[in-house]
Amino acid sequence: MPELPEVETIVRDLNGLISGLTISSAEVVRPDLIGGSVEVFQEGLRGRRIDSITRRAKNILFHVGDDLLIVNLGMTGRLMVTTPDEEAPHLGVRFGLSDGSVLVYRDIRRFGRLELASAVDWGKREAQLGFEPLSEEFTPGALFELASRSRVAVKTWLMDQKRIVGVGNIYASEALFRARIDPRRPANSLTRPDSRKLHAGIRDVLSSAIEMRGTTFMDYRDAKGERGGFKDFLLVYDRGGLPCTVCKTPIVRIVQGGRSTFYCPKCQK
DNA sequence: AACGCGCCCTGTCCGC
DNA sequence: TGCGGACAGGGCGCGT
Repeated sequence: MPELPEVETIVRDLNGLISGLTISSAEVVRPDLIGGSVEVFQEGLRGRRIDSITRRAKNILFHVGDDLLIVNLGMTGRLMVTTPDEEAPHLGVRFGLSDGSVLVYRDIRRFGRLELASAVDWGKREAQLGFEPLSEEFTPGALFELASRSRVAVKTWLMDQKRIVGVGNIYASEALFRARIDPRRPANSLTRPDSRKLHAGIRDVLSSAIEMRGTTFMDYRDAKGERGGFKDFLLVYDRGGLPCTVCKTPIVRIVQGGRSTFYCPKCQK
């Protein structure tokens, strides 16, 4: 469900809403959502102050002293600030906060994960993650070097979090359309000009989507329960059979690695 | 090591 | 109306 723009939107909201508050209680309703011991999770979070909330890849990081509460939303996870009496279908975890508000984690499919980890443990996992696509270190040259080492189809390659993080199924198709690159091409077939275009395509689509507070199809909501507005700006995703916005050729849907890919057969080479 | 696949789970939609 | 199958924004663990 949520890719970088959706997670970034939630993180920015949460910082304004609850950073500086203390967690008065952590109640796990669905134990299968918790990485590690549920006991340790609940006890370890009680009384901890939320110093700040940041994002790394598609993970939401609550900094509580030297530890981190790591939340990955999976496909249908939602993290929202509500009031104690508000209904919360598919409730997974409920955090009571020091100002009387409640932070709820809800998840229909329960592919999400919440975990309390030490900074050291998180550091080890963090090292396995690739470039933040909006960071200074992520350059067209870096993209070219990485791509040259893989023969996987470039669309599937883009979604691998070990190389570049934050790009999921929607924005992979969208970035490749903006770069005019055929999603079926092996990653190592990209030329330096291709890499430059793809680098720009990734950055453009992610930053535009952040400005619109993400893409909502069904389940995604921000920390206040609001929908994202980028769906109306998607150029290929979920537009199979509809005319390409550039050349009117019908957009094609294919399956790669078990996931839908959308592209324009005329514009993308 | 890199890669492809199945699987985790619930809900919705579409065709018969 | 009811039912079976396909599909949905992610990520892990398996076998090759």
